[in-house]
Amino acid sequence: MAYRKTPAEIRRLESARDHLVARATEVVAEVGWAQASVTAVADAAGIAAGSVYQHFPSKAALAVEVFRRASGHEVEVLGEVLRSEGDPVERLARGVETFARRALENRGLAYALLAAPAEPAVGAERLAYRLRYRALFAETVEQGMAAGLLPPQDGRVTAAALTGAIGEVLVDPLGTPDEGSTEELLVELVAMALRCAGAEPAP
Amino acid sequence: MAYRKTPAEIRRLESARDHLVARATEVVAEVGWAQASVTAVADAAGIAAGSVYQHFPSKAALAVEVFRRASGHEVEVLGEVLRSEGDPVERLARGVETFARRALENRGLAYALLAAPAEPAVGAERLAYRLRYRALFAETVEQGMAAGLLPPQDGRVTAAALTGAIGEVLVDPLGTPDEGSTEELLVELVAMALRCAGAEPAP
DNA sequence: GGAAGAAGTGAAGCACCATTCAGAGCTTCC
DNA sequence: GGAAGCTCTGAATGGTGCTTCACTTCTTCC
Repeated sequence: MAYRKTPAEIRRLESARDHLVARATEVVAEVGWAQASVTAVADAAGIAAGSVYQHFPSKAALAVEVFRRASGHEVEVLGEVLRSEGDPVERLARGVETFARRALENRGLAYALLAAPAEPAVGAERLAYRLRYRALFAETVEQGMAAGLLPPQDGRVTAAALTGAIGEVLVDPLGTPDEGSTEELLVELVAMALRCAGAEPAP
Repeated sequence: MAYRKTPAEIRRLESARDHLVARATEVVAEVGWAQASVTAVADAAGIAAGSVYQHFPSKAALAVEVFRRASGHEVEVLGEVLRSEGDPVERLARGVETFARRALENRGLAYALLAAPAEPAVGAERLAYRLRYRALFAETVEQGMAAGLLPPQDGRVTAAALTGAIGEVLVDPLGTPDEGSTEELLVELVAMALRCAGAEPAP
């Protein structure tokens, strides 16, 4: 036994991996999955192409990790907002707004996560995460019905619709990515989501 | 001049091309864009791989033709229903139901057209067709507002939401493709769409 | 210092497909 | 019949990009 990883060395490797994932995420957000070749990603991270395979068994595994890290964070944030205090309708409004605002702040990443063409492994992951978004929305809609704030409906259908609707509006927000109109878009989006769930319009 | 295409020959070539597009559409609906290689498509059409290039300059051109033919038909049908007689809310309801019913009848094709990973050329085409769906819905929503049947809103946001919502619900209709629940799903979907546009609930 | 062993390199290997092309087989029309 | 010109074929070609691997560089520990 003449070599054993020292704690510092382990940390160095972990941070190298994190760095790789972070840079890969940037590349994907900028140029999309299709253009994010192993070479391009390795270059961005400042390592050789072969070194990627020190951290991941395949390109697909790296892609999945990139997707999971980014999407996992979004699910977490959405879950927190939807489960915070306030009545279900208020929480739904805040959830939609938060989700949309975050997506608009990093449009490239949002597009990559929600809609951009991707390899099958990422596609499968995307489906799984969309189901998690749906489940969160469905839960809140059900609570709204239980509280008598929303009319009878299939919460799962409404939740799927909200997920799809938000994605569609964000992915191509009315053609021009006009900076000034972001706030208006958010207002319209939240209003649409509340109507979609059947909330009473504000007096 | 010792050879000139006879009308019958021209017809034969055209029908060979149609046949190729039709079979390619089936292949895409069954296995998706990624698996629809030139060889697979040519095999399905009963011709050699090289013969595909008698009809199309590239695989991408064939893919685009497949997409256009299928989507064009859907846009046409949706447009007809949305512009038929009746008040805007009724037409919206019929439009959503028709669109959804047709998609559910050929789920594989619907998935390919609406959501499946595809090469860039098809992706661009998809975006264009989604914008056409949106435009049709937006037009009807505007009419509903003008008629005082729908509350003030940005019709383009609502239209985008409807397109996304329907796509999302159809692409993964609540996990299980349960045959029996199709009608219920359609009812829920139409109800959701009407709420989304802000139509008064039926008394 | 030096042996043992890991991480890092990047050019070569390899698989996968779209695309080409030289030749075979048809169709047209004199 | 036969020349001219087309369609069709399918194996060979070529490009792209993931993955491997022999080698170099770095780290650990006696």
